[in-house]
Amino acid sequence: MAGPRVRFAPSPTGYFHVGSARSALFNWLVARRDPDGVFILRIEDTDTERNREEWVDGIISAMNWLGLDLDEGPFRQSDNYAQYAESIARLIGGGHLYYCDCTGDDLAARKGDNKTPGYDGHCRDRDLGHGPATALRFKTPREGVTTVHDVIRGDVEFANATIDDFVVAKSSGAVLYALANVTDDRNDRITHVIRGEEHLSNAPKQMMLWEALNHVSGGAVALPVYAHLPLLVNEQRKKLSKRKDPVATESYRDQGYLPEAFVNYLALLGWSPRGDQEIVARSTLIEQFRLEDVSHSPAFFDVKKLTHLNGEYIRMLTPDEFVERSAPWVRPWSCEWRPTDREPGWSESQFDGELFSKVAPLVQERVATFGEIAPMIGFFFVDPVAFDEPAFAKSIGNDPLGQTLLAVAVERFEEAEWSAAALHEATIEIGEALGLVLRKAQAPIRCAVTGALVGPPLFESLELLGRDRTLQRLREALARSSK
RNA sequence: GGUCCCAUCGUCUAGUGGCCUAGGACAUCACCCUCUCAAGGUGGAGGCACGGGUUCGAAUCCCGUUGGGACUGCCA
Repeated sequence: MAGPRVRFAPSPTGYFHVGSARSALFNWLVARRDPDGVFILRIEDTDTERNREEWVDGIISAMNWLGLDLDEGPFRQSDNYAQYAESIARLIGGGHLYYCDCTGDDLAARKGDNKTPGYDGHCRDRDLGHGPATALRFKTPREGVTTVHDVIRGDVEFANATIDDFVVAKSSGAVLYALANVTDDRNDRITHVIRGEEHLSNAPKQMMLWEALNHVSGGAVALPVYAHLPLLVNEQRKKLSKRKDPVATESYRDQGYLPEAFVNYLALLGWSPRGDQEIVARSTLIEQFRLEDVSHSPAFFDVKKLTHLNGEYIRMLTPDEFVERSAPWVRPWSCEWRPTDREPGWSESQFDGELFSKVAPLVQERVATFGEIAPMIGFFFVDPVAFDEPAFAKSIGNDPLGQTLLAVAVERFEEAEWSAAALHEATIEIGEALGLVLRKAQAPIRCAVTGALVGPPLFESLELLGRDRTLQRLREALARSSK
């Protein structure tokens, strides 16, 4: 028994959409679940107006990032024009196609108040030949019903009378999506067409074309089974839009989401693993995923939940893995790949790898994405420290108490044993002497040394920063305060 | 307008006629922990759109209503 042959067929007209990523994943899962499954990538680049080569690279690198490996391809439709020409020739021979010279204006004029959508069949029986401005239309059956067998939704019926004679090749000669897609699916012996729900209404047309192709090609190729995935929507419950919504998979990679977390989250959109555990390994996904279990209703792409999940994955990393994997955001100069438009805020000469390894465990449990690391630990590498002004004003400002506290801290820290525990103790005592609880006493010190009121644990940070740099910053803050 | 799809907490979902007093996760609230911020722990609030059937019994099946969405291109 041969395994399923599935394909992911994106068009390179923009960033890699998260909805596309999910389609790719679900296809991949179906292929991987069966030892004989085959996953194919086909770039649908017949629209030469809108395609750009960089988007093709984007698709491939994003899939690579997600770990969706290919069994065949990537194929490109732009390499298959001969096949499409053959499809067209055969379909013409079989009487399935006709030439049409109607312009958009013609159609609009004829339509008038008539609400009936689609092409009116004006040229269907005019028996036009090929001309300078003739498109090729498919002659759809006027009667009967086409039933789309959808694994997720069950049988969906379309009355053939409601399907108009759609264009298969432009007057320029360029083939269109419907024909190219079906020709390739049929030639590639695709068994499962898994894609977004927006394609459901294309399915009957494609089935008609497939059958027509069978009719004129001698050998019949079994129709594929369809699976239309629920749409990914935004808060307004509209299909995720390239213009308005954060849909670029690349941007999630740049922000420092882990591919395994991203894949896990994507899998949760329209599907769920058995049991109560949502964090599941890729192997579990492969094991449990079934198209039949995919839900029917649209899913909101919830960045908050994605982020939470990513935090969980980050915390599951070993400290070494954390250091290694965060490298593009921490020391991009040493990395082959680095996020675009994201600088850590320090230079190679300022950065101290050994220090970072020690600091890393302090931030690993406090960040949800790698992009959050740098702002949190910049004070370890950059002198003088960059102050968050409101924080400075609030904790130190011109307050005599704050100034006294810093002054005492300088004295105590000059003598203190330089360990987190000892500094902790010393700060408690400093606070007590001034009638301050630790919570209050640590704030000016934290601000003086780190520039902010929130950050990694203070005393561990001081220990790692070292006595000299700590004292220097306390003095600088003092000077700054009395100005 | 036409065709088609969809409908369980705010969100993602579990649920396939009795195990449902509807379970989990995110978000949210409270408390605990605590040097800040997180993380973690405990607890709370919160849902079967509505109306009819079918059935001893319905979140689950059927019909209708309402609501949302997709498509309706010589784009994919």
